[in-house]
Amino acid sequence: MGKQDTEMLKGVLEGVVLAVLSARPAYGYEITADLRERGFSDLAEGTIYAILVRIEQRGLVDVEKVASEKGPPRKVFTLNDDGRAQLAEFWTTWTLLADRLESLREGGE
Amino acid sequence: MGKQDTEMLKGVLEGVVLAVLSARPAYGYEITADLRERGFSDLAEGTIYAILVRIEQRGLVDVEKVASEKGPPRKVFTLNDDGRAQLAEFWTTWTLLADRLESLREGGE
DNA sequence: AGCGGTACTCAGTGTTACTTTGTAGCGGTA
DNA sequence: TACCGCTACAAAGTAACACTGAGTACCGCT
Repeated sequence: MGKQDTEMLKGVLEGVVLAVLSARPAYGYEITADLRERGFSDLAEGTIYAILVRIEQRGLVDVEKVASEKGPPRKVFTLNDDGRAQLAEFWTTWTLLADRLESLREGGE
Repeated sequence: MGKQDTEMLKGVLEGVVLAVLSARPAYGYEITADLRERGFSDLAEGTIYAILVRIEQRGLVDVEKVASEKGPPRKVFTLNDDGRAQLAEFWTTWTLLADRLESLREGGE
């Protein structure tokens, strides 16, 4: 995929991660695998971890360390109230943009 | 508007400009005003000019200088074949992303 | 012991949109 | 004439973000 794809993800990926976490708590490696299955195939692992650090620092998630049978302990992230508010705002912004683009495509004069 | 909006425009704005030019040839100032009416209200003028420079250097548009009654001569941009191809690719990428987001929103497991 | 898979971390890079500032011509007004 | 506002373009510097690549570490299996 070209870099056009990559650039289009900016400002979107964070919302995507929040959306995944709204369904259930999860840890970084799991989220990466999940999103790759959902079509974000070229997603870099480091990218997800960077986002998780960011949303943790902004207090949008609660964090818990859970031992794993295979590999180092997992950092399990759970969406909190602030995170849910942020997610709602994300969907609002996204919808607005999508609507504007759609009307542009239809040659709306 | 917050910066969330701004970040989401990355990778999209260029396609938006191409879409405007696909309807008719236009110059920078005109495009800015047009997009502001279409809901991209906080769009900075300098941003559009930067994009126009970029797509001109990539050979996606033909350029013509036209005298204006008010102000300096206008640089009128016309979408060429390469530009139309790029626009088509943009819509493909956008649709793919929009579909993935939509399925995420619906809690697609 | 070595290998592959799991799981996280971090420094550095490139692209992009925004901000700010500057240049310049034109019409209108006092 | 002098000034102002609008049109029109240009360029330098900044911030945010996703990617790259490398590294650390733990486990089970052969």
